[in-house]
Amino acid sequence: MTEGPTITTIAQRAGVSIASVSRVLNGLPTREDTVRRVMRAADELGYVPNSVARSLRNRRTDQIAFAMADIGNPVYVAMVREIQPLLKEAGYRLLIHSTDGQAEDELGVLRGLRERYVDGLIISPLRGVTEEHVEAIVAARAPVVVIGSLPEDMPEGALVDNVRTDSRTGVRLALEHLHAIGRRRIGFLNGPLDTVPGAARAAAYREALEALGLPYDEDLVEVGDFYRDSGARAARALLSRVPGVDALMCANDLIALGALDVLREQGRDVPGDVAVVGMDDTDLASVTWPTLTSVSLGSAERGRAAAGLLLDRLQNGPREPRVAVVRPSLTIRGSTTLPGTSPGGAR
Amino acid sequence: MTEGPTITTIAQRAGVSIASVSRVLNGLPTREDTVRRVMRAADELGYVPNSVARSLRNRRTDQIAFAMADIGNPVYVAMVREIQPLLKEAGYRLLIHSTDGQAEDELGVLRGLRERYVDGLIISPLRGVTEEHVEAIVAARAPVVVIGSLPEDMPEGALVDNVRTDSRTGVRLALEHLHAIGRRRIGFLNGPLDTVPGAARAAAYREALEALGLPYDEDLVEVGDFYRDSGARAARALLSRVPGVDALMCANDLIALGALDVLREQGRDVPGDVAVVGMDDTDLASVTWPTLTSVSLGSAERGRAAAGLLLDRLQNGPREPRVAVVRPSLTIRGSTTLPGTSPGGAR
DNA sequence: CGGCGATCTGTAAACGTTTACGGCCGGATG
DNA sequence: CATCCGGCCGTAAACGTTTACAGATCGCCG
Repeated sequence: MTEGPTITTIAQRAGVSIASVSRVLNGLPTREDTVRRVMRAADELGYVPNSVARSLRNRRTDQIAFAMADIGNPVYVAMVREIQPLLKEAGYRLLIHSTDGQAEDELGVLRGLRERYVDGLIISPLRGVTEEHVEAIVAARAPVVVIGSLPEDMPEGALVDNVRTDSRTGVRLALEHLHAIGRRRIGFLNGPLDTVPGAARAAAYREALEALGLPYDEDLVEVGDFYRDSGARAARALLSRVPGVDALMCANDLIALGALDVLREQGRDVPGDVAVVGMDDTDLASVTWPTLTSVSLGSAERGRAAAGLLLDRLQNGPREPRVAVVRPSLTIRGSTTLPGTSPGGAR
Repeated sequence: MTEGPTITTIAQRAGVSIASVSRVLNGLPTREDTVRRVMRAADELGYVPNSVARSLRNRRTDQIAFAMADIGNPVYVAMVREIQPLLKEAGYRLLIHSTDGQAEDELGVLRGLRERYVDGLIISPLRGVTEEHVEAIVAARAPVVVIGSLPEDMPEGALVDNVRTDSRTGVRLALEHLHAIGRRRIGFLNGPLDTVPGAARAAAYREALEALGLPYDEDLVEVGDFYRDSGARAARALLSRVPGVDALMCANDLIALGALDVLREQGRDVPGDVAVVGMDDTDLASVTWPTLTSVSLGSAERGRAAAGLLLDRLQNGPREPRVAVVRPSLTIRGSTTLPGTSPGGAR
C-alpha cells in the first residue's frame, strides 16, 4: 500500500522546510511566493493532513461521544438527530455508544474519556449517576454533559453540565387533562422503579393524584419494562384486576402501544371506554390509531441543549456547571379526545 | 489542568525505561519483578494509555464510520442497531455521519477517509455511486462497504465490498400478494426518481405488473418524496384522479403512513376499499391501524452483513471484493387482510 | 576462569503534525 | 557605511506511543 504524502513530501517537492509547509497550510503569514509553491506541491500530490498526528500534537480530537441506553429508542434518536448537525457545524465528529443500559458500559465510556479519544461526552445514564459515575467524571478532565438528573453535591472541579426535564410536571399535566375530561379511575403503567425515569414517574403519579383530590390505589399501578410487549402484559393484568378503569397513564409511548393493543383486542373503545396517555411524544404517537396523546419531554430540545452546553465549554473554556431544564408539554391527540376533533398531525 | 500520567511518568516511578513499561503493558515477555514494579506504578498513578498516540504509531484508530442519509429514518436506525454491537465486540468505535442525502456530504465523508481518522467506512449513498464516489473510494485506501448498488466496473485495487437488497423482487412480492387478494387497479406512490431506490422501484412496479398481466397506467403512478406528508399529498392526488383504485403500493413505510391518513380522512376502508402496502417494514408498520403490510428489505440483515464484510477485511487483510445480497420478504398485516386475522405483532 | 548463549533491558528512532526560537536577509535610518 | 529592525524561514523539539537494535547481565559449560 503506497503511503500517502506527508508534509515532508511536500516540503521536498516545494524545496522548503516542513515548518513552512505547515504554516502555509494553516494560513499563517508567509511570503506569497512560498505559498504558491507549497500549494502547488500539495495539490499535485493530493495531500490530506493526517488527523491523528494533528490530534496528538494539538491535544484535541474534534470528536464528541454520545452515550445512551439504546439507539433503537426513538427518544435517543430524536436527540442524536439534533446533536449531530450542531456538532458537525462546529467541526466535531460524533461517536455513538449504545450501552444497553448496563451501568458497566456507561462507566466504561466515562473511564474511556481518559484515553482522550474524544474531546467531550454527552451521556444519558439510565439508572442515574452513581458515586462511580461521579468519580469517573471528575477523573476524566474532559467536559461531560449529563442528560438526566445529577447529584446536588458534585465535587468542585467537575467539568459537568446538566440537562434535565421535569417529568413530575409532565405527569401532572397528563393527569390534569384526564381529570378535566372526566376520568376518575386512572391506572398507571410504569417502567422499572430502579431506573431514574421509573422512580420519578411513580412519585409524580402519586403527587398528581393527590393534588387532584383523587385517592391513590395500589391496584391501579402496574410495573413492567419500558417496552411494548411488557406494556401489553401490564395492561392486561391491570384491566383484569380493575375492570372499571377509565384511563391509562403510561410511562412511555411503547408501553402505551402495548396498552392500545390490549384494549383493541378486548374490544374496549379508546378513548370512549378508556383514555390513554403516553410519554415522550415520539414519532410513534402520531401513527397509532387512535393517535396517542403523549407528554412531550422535549427530547429534541434536550439534545440541542446538551450539544450547546458542551460546545460552549469546549469553545469558551472552564466555567461553573450549568443546568438546563426543559419544560414538558402535553400533546393532545385522539386517544383522549372524543371523535369529531381531527386526529391529523404531520410527521 | 493537571496532565495525566504517561509511560514516562510510570517509567520514572518504577525505575525502568519507557520501553519496559510499554512491554509490560502490552503483555510482552518480561521479568516477573519488572512486571510487578510497572504494574504497581501504573495502578498508583491511575495510568490510562493515550489512544491518539497509540493510533499514530500503530496506524490504526479502531474507529469505523457509518454514513447514511438521515439518522431519523428507521431503516438506518435498524442498521445502526445491528452494526454497533458487532463493532464494539471487535473493539471498534462507531462514528455516525448523517449526510442529509447531499452528495456533497457523502463525498466529504469519503474524501475524509484520507485523513485516517477511521479504519473503515460503511456508506449508504442515497443517489447512487457516481464516478466521483468511485474516485474517492479508490483514493481512500481504507476499506469501504457500500450498502446499495455499486457499478459493475469498479477499478482493480478498490477496497470495497457491497451489500444490496433486491427491491425488484420486493415489489414483485407485494404486487403478487395484492393480485392474489383480487386487486387489479394498483396505484403506486413512489419517491424521487433520481434516487436509487426510487428508480429501482419504478422499474420494478412496471415489470411486476407486466408479469401479472396487468396494464401499466401512468395515471396510477404518483411521484413525491419519501416522507409522510409527501405521501399524503401523493395519495390525495392519485385518489382524486383515479377514484376506483383498489390498492396502493407505497415505496416506503412513511409514504404509506401518509396514504393511510388520507384514506381514513376520506372514509375509505382499509383494506376493504383500498389495500395498502408499505416498504422497509420498519417499526412503524406494526403500530399503525390497521397494521401495515410491508416489504421487508432486511435492514437489520444488511447492517449485519456490512459490518461483517468490513471486519473481515480489517482482520484478514486484502482480498477481492464481495457482494452480499439480502433477500426481501413480505410481512403481511392488517392493511391487506380482511378482519378476522389477528393484527398482533410484538415489537 | 573465560567465553558463549539466552534473557532481559535501555537507547533511540519513528509515526506526522505544530510551533518556539534563532538566523538570515532586506531595507530604512543615523 | 554601520546599525537596527522586521519579516521569513529553517532547525529542532514536542505530543505519547511502539519496536528494532544493541548492550547488559546472568548462568553454564568447557
